[in-house]
Amino acid sequence: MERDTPQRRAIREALTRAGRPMSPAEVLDAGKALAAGLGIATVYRNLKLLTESGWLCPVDLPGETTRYEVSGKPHHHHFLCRECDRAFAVAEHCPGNHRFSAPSGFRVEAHEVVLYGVCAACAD
Amino acid sequence: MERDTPQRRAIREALTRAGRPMSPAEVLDAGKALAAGLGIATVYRNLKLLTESGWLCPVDLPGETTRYEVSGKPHHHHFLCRECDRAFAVAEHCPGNHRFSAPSGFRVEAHEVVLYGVCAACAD
DNA sequence: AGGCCGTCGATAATCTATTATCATATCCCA
DNA sequence: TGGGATATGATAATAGATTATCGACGGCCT
Repeated sequence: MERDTPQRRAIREALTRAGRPMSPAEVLDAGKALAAGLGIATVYRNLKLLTESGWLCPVDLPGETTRYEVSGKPHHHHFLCRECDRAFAVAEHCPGNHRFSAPSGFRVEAHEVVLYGVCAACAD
Repeated sequence: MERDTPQRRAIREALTRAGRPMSPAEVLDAGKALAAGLGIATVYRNLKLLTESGWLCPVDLPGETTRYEVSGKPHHHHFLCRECDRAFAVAEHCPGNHRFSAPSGFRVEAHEVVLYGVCAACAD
């Protein structure tokens, strides 16, 4: 059975507070503030468990290591800041699945949009 | 100075014929048919050289190793077949850069669209 | 044709991300 | 509260992709 540990709680809390996709290293950093001594192995273990349980969702961006975000959000895309390398969820203005077409014979089943630029915190 | 070798010719020919982004392993396979004994190190060396010279363009797709495609194409996106794991260039119907918006304070400078599905060859 | 030096192939080395190991600590039910 | 199954942290091991090494080969200028 699954236990309630300070480490697991810290990892969930870190991801919830951030409200954006985080890499294992980011989770470790943020989690350390909530559970001293937190180790990277524990982070990976719990990211895996939480993903399998459906609480987390993996987010792959081109050329980036897999990030994780809390599940349950409606359809959205992601924004990657070129300055701080943080990813953000972007819900606004999705052109919609049907707007993307491919050559005849190709069946489009899903799409992914990644925006690149500078986030609000880095833009000043 | 840069020499004209059968291997280098084979690698360029393979990428040109394919007309789609290829991974180093794919280039190796296709290149072997054009230059017997072609080695993976040579493929990496030439992909690097051809990229630096501008003849090739790296294509990163989420969770995939970097692919390379011949430069010079107009703005386009990519399609990844879930069956054969091949990538294709898709020029049709780009919603346009301005159609993607982000939260206030975020500056969008570029975007990437990846379509997932089944390609024509796998769809029968 | 000669010879320099870029290039090749095989493979060892490297690098980064992730997982396995294992002794120790601790959560939680009885 | 006792105790066993589960979790943790440090670190070794693994995995996959890419780069470095090195002796041999061979384009290409003279």
